[in-house]
Amino acid sequence: MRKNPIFQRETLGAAVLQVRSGRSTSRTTLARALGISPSTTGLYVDQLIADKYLNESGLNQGPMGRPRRILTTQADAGWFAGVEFNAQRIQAVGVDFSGGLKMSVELILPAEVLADQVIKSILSCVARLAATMEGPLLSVGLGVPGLVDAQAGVGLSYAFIPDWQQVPVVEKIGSTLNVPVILQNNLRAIALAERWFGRGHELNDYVILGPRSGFGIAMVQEGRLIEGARHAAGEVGRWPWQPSEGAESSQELHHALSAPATWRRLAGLGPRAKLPEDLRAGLAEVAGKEGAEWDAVCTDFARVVGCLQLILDTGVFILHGPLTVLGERFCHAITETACVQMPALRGTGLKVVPSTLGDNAGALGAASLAMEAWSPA
Amino acid sequence: MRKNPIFQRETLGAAVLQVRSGRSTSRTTLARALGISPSTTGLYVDQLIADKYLNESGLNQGPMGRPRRILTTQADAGWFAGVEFNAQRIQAVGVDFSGGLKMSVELILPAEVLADQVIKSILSCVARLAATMEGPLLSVGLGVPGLVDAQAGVGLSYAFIPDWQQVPVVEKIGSTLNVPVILQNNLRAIALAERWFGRGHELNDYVILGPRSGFGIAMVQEGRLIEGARHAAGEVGRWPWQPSEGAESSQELHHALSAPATWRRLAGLGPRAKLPEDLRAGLAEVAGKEGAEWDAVCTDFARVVGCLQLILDTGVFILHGPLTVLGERFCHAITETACVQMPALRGTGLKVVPSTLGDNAGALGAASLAMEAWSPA
DNA sequence: TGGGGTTTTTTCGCATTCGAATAAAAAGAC
DNA sequence: GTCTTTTTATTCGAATGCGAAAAAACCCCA
Repeated sequence: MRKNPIFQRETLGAAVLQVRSGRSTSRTTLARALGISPSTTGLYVDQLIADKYLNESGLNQGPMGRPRRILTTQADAGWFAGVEFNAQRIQAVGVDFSGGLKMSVELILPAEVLADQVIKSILSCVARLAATMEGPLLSVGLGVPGLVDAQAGVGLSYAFIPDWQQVPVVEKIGSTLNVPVILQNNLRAIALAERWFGRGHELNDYVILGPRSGFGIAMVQEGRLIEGARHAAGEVGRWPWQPSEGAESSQELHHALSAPATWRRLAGLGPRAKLPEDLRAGLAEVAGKEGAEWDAVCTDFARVVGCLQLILDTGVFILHGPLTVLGERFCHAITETACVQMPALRGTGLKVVPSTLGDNAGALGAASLAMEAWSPA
Repeated sequence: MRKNPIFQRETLGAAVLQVRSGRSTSRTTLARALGISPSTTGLYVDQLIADKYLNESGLNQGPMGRPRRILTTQADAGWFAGVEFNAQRIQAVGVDFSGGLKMSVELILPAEVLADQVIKSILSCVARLAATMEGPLLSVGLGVPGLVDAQAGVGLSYAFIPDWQQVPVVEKIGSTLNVPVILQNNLRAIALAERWFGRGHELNDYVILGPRSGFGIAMVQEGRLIEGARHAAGEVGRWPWQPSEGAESSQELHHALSAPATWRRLAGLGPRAKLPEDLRAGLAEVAGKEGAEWDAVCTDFARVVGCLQLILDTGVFILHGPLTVLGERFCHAITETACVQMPALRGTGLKVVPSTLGDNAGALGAASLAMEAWSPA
């Protein structure tokens, strides 16, 4: 072996990612995935094993030939924090080095919370995780609502926290915790969660549908998030929109298709009807409905999805947020309606599916950010 | 100097691209752009100069310090062919090694042409170019209509040439010419043309609007073309659409906004009105119009552009095709109307501009493909 | 039980690439 | 003019990463 080889941090990080994701389980497959030679890969793996980031866990016999020496990540090598918030609450998760979800924390924010308070609360959430998680904290991912400059590490704006303007989040959090902090818009973080914890496993192209208080989407093309020149890609909610039922005055899409609006429409209530305590529960009640309201809502969703499919050609749309309680039936209805209404969609493999991740998808996505950004010291 | 260094072809190619585009003009800037060390860059440049691909053309004195030794591409090192076609005609251009347009050729195809005939005609166009261009042909780029699998080098389908199905174009052309052949959808090729020959110079994010016989778009995000999982991204023309004037039955977008449809609407004629011999001339006549028809057309375009801006957040939309004769005024009207009708667009930097490239944009784009793909033997 | 076949892993020499220092080239200060 | 400052280019030793070949590990089949 070489005496004191100095390795490229990025390559070490990429190797760990490959192993953690399960895409590469042996030195040879890892070499192919990373695009470096088998000999070099061997050295890198040796180093990572020596540093207790990876270990060998048995053999994997292929149909023939020498069996692969299975590489796995060492779960106790440290942990990642993933934090997501909006104006109501903070959600945080602790994930071990193998990518296993170990702990989950929620914190309700007071009404009319301000930016500084949010930052403090985030730190206290991470501290709560740290009390239980074993090993050192390796990095923190943050899913931030509103406009985010991921590269600069700055939260640009968010409608529901008035002074959330140009907040240097990475600096504020990072200087306290002394670990790398990675920022991303929370919906785009969810897209990463889907890749690590959900259905996006084998997918390189998909769209996250995020109808919540508004309606945003996150797009993944060839494995990369689409951010937009000004970090504002995916603002479908602001499309002009005329709901398919009744020729009301035209408005913006989120007035018709946000989670609350969808509930009101499905429940047959007016646009000012009071929301139930628990929106998910309310939605669950109307999930089995049929009739004109149901059809109208499906038609509207189908129109959005169809239009997106025609532009982006991604094929898979993953529904997130409260509306997932409407279940497969809802998603299936959208897919069907879209193909009926827009013949051009036939044969495009269009498919809408509900996410299998729960309410903490955003936090999981943030943890994914942390994992993807980490590389050994 | 080292005796016989073996260089990476890709890196050599990337270096030439940098120099040709004018983004890197000296060894040091080139080193930064390529992400390799200055010393290695020096060796690469020496090699490229020795092989007559680059040369040094004088000095460039910065505000201080040793002046840069300006690197330029050797125009006569060879040439690239760019070919684009549709069911009506083939356009081909010859571009020298410095990216200068040297020659242009057009060939009208007979009605109801078949795939084999097209391939033959493409070869004859290239032969015509070869007769005049100096130096060896280095590679050929092809802008193909319809669905294209760029990686596989196969034309998948095209509505207006019946037997254009699964045509292994790269194989057919490449085996005859014995140079690399690169395929791409013709509208996406135009996006590259814009980068090399037009307004896309400094842009990393933009959208090409291509209203012709249909309505397609090509998208560039962070310098990369968006292809879609099934090579079908950008099919905006198949959006369901209700033109803003008159509540006609709803139809698809290209029925309202293709180049012919736009002319008919601007000229105040019905959807079956006979087209003029020369559509561009016809459009030029109505370019100065005002009134309800003009406003309606602008509103429709504004709706499309606005929706696209909200999803993609690219900022710049470049109008291509016959409608460019409507000029700045048309584009400006679209921009204005969009911002008025969709308040969310304020501050997004939305801008629609007509392309400065002419009718051979597609062929130029194909030549760009050829240039981008080339690397020394 | 031993040999051929197949795939993974490691060994080992070589050379491409890097880093740091050095040289080169010019502007501006004095 | 000479010296400092600044930026670019080159030199040169060191070492990271590669390729080819060897070794290892396992299957199958006589």
